Amino acid sequence: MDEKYFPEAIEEKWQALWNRTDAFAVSEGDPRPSFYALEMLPYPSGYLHMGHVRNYSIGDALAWYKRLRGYRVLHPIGWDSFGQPAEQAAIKRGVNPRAWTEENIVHMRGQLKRLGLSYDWSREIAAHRPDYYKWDQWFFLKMLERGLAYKRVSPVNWCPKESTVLSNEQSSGGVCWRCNTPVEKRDLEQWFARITDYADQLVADMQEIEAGWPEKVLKRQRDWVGRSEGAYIDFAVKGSDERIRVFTTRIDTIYGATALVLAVEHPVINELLKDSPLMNDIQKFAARVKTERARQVEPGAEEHKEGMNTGLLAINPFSGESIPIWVANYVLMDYGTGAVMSVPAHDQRDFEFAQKYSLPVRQVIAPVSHSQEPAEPLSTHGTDQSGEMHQAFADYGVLINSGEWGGKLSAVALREMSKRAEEEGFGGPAVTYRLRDWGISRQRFWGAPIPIVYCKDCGAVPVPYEQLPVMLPETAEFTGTGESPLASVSEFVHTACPKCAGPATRDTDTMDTFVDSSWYFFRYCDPRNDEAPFATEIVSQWTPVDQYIGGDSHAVMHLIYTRFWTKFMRDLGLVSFNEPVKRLLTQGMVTNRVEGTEEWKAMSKSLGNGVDPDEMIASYGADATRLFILFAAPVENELRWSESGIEGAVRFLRKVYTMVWRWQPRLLNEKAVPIDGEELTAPLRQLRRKTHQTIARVTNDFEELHLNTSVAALMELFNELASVDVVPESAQPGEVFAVREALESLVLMLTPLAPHVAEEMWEALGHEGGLAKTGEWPSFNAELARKEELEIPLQVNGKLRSRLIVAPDVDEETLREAALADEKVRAFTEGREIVKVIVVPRRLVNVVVR
RNA sequence: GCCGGAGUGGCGAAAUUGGUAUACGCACCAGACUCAAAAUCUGGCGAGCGCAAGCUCAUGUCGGUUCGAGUCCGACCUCCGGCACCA
Repeated sequence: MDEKYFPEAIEEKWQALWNRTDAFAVSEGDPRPSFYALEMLPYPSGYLHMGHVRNYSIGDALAWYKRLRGYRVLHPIGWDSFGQPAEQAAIKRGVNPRAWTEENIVHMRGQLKRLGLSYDWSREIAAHRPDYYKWDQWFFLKMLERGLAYKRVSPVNWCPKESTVLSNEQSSGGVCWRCNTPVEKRDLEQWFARITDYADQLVADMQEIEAGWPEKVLKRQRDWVGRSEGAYIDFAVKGSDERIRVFTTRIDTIYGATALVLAVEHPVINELLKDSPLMNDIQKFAARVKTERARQVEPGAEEHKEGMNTGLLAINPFSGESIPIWVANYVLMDYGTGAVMSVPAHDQRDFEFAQKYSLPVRQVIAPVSHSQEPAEPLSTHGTDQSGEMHQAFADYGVLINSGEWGGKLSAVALREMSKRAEEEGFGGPAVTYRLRDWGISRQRFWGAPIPIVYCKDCGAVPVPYEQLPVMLPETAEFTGTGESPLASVSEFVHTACPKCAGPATRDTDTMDTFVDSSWYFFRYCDPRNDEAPFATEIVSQWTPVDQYIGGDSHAVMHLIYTRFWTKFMRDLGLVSFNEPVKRLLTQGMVTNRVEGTEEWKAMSKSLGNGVDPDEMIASYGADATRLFILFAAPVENELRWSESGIEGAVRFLRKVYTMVWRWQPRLLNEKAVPIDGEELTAPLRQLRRKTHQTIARVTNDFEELHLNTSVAALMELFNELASVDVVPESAQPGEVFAVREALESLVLMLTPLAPHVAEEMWEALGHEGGLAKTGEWPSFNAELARKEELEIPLQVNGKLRSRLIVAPDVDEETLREAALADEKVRAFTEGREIVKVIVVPRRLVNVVVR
């Protein structure tokens, strides 16, 4: 051990040792209880950023903590190495995506190692390697077998900047998840994964993970799935055998329906109007609506409602009334049934539409007063003084103008009217979802090829399992036109039909990279398996993941796909649980001021506000960088980067290091002799107390991942230690004992936060074998942690007036008497009536006077 | 518009869940060491009044519950996120 703290030398030394000894490798044979600590795997963009550093520092602290607590900890890392940036680099700079990716991985692996993260590197995986994407293809074929993968033409989200298709999740908010470009709609034939089959489970199974997942993530997923209970109702079309089914959540308002409105794509239009003179106009209208939808629309842009009367009439099955059938732009084909009953009085959209086209507005729900007063007049709920409605009344209430249903409450009518529809055979209760199927085809080179072959005789033929993987060619022509570059690689495209051996062509699309990341953490458990994606008996020893850590930007992308994928794998018999992740932590962003503005934004190259982790490591060391990033804010908060704070972390480590150095000769030369507490002076008894209190506090903080307060607690312990007036040269044996206990506990608890310097100090204190293999988390003695005396605040009328030092076991009555006898208290109670005295044992006394 | 989350010193933040508000750190101020500076160490650091002991006021605002509220309840203000014609 050097006299001075040189992080560079210490970190190099221990990283080399960890590497050489595979210090963090784990195996299934290990009899200790298992713990799976997982962080979201990085995309190999080329450079680690501070967001990664934060993510991995949190995960590493947890992994170390659990390891020291006696768990066999699976803590793996890999690369989400398929995806857009590699291909953009190919288009822009003509580089080979594979070479580019591999180089980036080499560089970033070096950065991770310089941070000293405790990964089991033998399990490293990369999505772009054939031994990985083979299993993406395998899963695709399994989905196909089970009817969970299918192909269809549909309007898809298209990012014009990246020339690529996006899933609904990737274009949430109407913009591309990568580049924020507003998305367009395009008709394209592509493969879908039937995530909607699992919509119900994605909501219902949330109760299994409620305790461990942040509510905001669950809420976003719940909203995204958009489960909605209501009813189907079939409206007969007058003069035809056709019936048009609508979905409504407000069947109680059906007597107020004054039109039936169809989406422009609704198939019944062609059926019913093929001979109508209006058909031409309606087709033109439909085409215009579609173009408008395809146009880039800024989110929040004003929507205008437009429609056309078809001249047809529909019959309301409840009232028997005939109402006009319209087509309109505000009805969407891909939600519900693509047809709605329009109830202007009780739905704002219908109201606006009715206003524009002068459709009748008929009120059928009256507000219910909560008092005994008669129902409130509607004027407070949507009409002005003239009785004219100016907005819809969308609340529940009591039915009026609704035939035999009049007088019933909405809640009752909703139930009974659905039931009636079912009995009469024109509908019934129904549940719909906002969630749509997951479009997984991408017109991209740098992804897992979709294992399908098209034969003019046999149609779309799945590639047989034994022919997997369908290998990605070395390279292709990157034009950036939007067509898959694979289509230009003729030796890839042309193949033999697996069924008839005739000439055939391959599907030239690749899979969304979110397929790769949906199951990668199962592969870590069994990373070299070439028979299957993983062996169930191995995976079951580690999964579900105990703690997953990553940003919340994936709340409705990765985190919903991986839940779906797990359920699919469960149905395949590969795993035996519903949910892949027990506890999820969404850590806050690391932001930095954008040059020349007041804005704090996530660090990024394009904004020029990035901070290079390598520079931080070079200036302050990996330990200080990690310690600072964990100390600066609670893990889930945004962390506004400031370089000045990191100096504090270095100072702290240096002080601890120097203290170890000063005590080292004395501690090495003397055996640890347990001593009786009575032999110690008060300050040293206080030091032991602080040591044990700190162990209790820090242990609890680690369990809750309150890492910032655990650092604060360690600093307090150090301050206590530094304030003890004992020098190594002249310390008595009892004093050496108390100092040793404090110092060793401090070093052990510092290990997850600053592992290199902790190892160095541990070794200096005479321990062999290294913390990585032999370290044990300190345990605390509640007896020693208990205070010898308590400071009891004394209040008069709830205001602090004095303090009292008492023994911890003092009884209530003594406390009460002592409080009342206190001079300062008496100054406030003198001459006043004491109404009562509140005594909270060990806490406080409050004297209430009048 | 709808749905979430959050407002505590100059700053990042603590507060055992209703019991001494501001722990820990950063920044700042003063002192020691130094020819000097850096580093380091010591002390100070919510606001107001006071020579002082101390008093008063402070956790976005206003009310409420309670012996006691940063914490619970009600209304409002501000900021940040999410969704956006979903029937």
